[in-house]
Amino acid sequence: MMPPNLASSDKRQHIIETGYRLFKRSGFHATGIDRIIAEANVAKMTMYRHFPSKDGLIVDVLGYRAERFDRQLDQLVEERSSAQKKVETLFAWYKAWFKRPDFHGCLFAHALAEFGDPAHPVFQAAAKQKTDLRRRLQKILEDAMTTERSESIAAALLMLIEGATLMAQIGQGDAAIRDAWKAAATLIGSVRAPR
Amino acid sequence: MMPPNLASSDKRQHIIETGYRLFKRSGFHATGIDRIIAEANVAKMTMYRHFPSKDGLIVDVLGYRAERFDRQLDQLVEERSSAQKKVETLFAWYKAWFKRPDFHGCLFAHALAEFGDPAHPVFQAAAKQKTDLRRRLQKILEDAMTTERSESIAAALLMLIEGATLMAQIGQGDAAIRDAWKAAATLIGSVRAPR
DNA sequence: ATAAGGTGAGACAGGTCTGTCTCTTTATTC
DNA sequence: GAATAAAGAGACAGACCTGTCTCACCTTAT
Repeated sequence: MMPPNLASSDKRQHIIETGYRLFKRSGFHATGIDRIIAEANVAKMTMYRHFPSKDGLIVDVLGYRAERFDRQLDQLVEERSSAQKKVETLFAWYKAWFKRPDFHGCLFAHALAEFGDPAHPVFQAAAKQKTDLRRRLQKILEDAMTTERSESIAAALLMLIEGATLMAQIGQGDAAIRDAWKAAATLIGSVRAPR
Repeated sequence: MMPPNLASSDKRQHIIETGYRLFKRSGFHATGIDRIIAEANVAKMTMYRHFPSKDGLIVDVLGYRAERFDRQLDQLVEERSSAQKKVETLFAWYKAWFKRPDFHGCLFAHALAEFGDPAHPVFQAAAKQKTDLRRRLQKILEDAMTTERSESIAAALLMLIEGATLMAQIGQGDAAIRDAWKAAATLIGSVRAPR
C-alpha cells in the first residue's frame, strides 16, 4: 500500500462536503464533530487522521468552497463580450443561488462573524475570499474603464453583492438582487456618460 | 419595597450592555453565561431573574442596540437640508464607526449568521433591524425622488452599507466607505440627470 | 498466506455549556 | 428594629464539546 490510497482521499472529500453542508446550515460553533461524522458515516478517528482539528477542517471547507466558487466564476465570465454583460451574468448567477432551497447565506461572511480574531486561520481564509473576489471584479471592469474607476466600482459591486446576500438571508433576495443590478448598471453606465 | 426597584433595573441594563460588549467581540455561541456574569459582576441567578434564557438575553441585547442605533440616526438626519446631505452624513457616521477600536462588525448580521433558522426569535430580531433601516433610508430619499426610485435606491444604499461593514471587518473599512459613498452619490445623482 | 495500513465503533477524559437550586448577605421601607 | 425583596456565591445536574485511545475488521500488496 505504498501508493496514496484513493479511497482515503474520497473519505477526506466526503468529510469536507458534509462539513460544508452542516456548517452553512447551522453555523460553525453550533455544529459538533459528532454530528459531522455521523452524517458523513465515518469514524471519529478517520476525521482526525485527515484533519488536525475542527478548526483545520473548517479552513479546508472554506478552501474547498472558495475553489469551487472560483471555478464557477471562470465558467461564467469566459467568452462573453462586454464587461457589463459579464457583470449581468454574475448577478443572474447570484439571483439563481438565492432561490436554491439549500441557500443559507455566504459561508465566508458567517465565518467572519463567528471567528472575529484577525489572527485566526479561519478569519484569514474567509477574508482572502472577499479580497480575491474584489480583485476578480476589478479585472473584469478594467477592460471598460480606467484602473482607478474599475477599482472603485469593483468595490461597490462587491458591497452590493454582499449586501444582497444578506438580504437574501432574510427572504428578500429577489428584490435585493434586482435593485443591486439596477444600481450596478447605473454605476457602470455612469462611466460612459459622466455627469 | 413596593415601588419598582431602581437598582434592579440598573443591574438588568448592566447585564445587557456587558452581553453586548462580549457578544460583538466573541460571537453568541462562543460567549458563555459564566463569562457574562463574571464580567458584569453579578450572580447567575440575577441574570436568570431578569432574562428567561440566554436566547432571551440575546434578543434583548439586539433590541437595546437597535434602539440606540435608531436614536443616533434620529440625531443625524434631523434639520438637514437635502436627502443627499443626509445620506452623506450617514456614510460619514459609518466611516467613524469603522475606525473605533471596539468595532467588530454588525451585531445583527452576526446574529443572522449564527441563528439561521427564520423561526428563531434572534433571527427575527436581527431581520427586523435590517428591514427597519431600509425603510428609514427610503423615507429619507423619497423627498428627492419618486417613491419607486426611492425604494430601489434605498435598497442599494443599504446593501452598500452592509457590504462596507463587512469589508471594514477585514480591515478595509476606509476604502470601502469611500467607494460606497462614491457609488451612493452616483446613484442619487442619476435621478436628477438620467441617461 | 501474511503483513500492513486504513477504517468502524465506541469508550473515555477533561472541560464547558445552560439552567436550577440553596444558603447567606445586603439594602430598603415601614 | 422588623420585614421584605433583591442580590451574591457557589454547588449541582445533565448534556454536550473536542480530542485521544483501544480493539476488531477489512482490503490490498507482496
